[in-house]
Amino acid sequence: MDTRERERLKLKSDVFKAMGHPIRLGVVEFLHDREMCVCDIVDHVGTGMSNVSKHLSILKKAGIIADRRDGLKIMYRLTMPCAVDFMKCVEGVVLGRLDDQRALITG
Amino acid sequence: MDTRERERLKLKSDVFKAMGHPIRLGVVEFLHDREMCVCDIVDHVGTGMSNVSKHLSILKKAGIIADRRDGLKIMYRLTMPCAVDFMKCVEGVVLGRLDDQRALITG
DNA sequence: TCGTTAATTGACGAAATGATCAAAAAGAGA
DNA sequence: TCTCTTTTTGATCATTTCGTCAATTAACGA
Repeated sequence: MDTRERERLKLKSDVFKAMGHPIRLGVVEFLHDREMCVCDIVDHVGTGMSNVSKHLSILKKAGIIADRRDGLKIMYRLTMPCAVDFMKCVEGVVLGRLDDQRALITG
Repeated sequence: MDTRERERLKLKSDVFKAMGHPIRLGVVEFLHDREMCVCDIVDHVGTGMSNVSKHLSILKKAGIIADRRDGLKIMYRLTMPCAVDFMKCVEGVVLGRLDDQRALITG
């Protein structure tokens, strides 16, 4: 694994890292089919505006969402529709993990 | 977003989080079509054995890979083939991000 | 221009993560 | 049993991340 390969992996893993937080993943799901302002997102996730704003900037820097101004509001939208497809796959992984845990207990 | 929803998101985001590190993403790609022992993975990623072992345990706990013993060796395999499909989508995001950066410079 | 609304930024402390070293398991074979 | 090989685990420290507060920016209308 040379330097070039490591840089390539860094670029890609940043996308996963950005989605690797419950609030940020919640935002991605929330935006899957519509544009929303920061205030809507704050209402939805239920934490402080400044916290949400920082999570949004992480998603934006990763290229997962984009924004535009509309008067006083900033509207955010998903720029990565394929993320939603991948969720099905991730759900499968989560269910598999739960099965493993069940097996540990039931034997 | 109630407690139940937050727990659901936590379970899912853990999968992304596990892939959100260059070494771990490199392992996922390396295992995409074959089983490998820890020693092979160490050779491939080029860092210490104990470091690799800890990254493997994170991927395993997330349900992304699984292991089996074969004599002295522990063989790891991918349990999430859909991860490889999703890579294409992530590559698109990375390229989009690079375009944005280029636009910043060229104006 | 002033006040209001919407959002971002900076500073800070607590908590989590990552790399490295040494020590410990766990199986294979003499 | 003793030793070698392969891998995991524990301790430690530096770095990063996360959430909260206060301050700031930006646009709108009166």
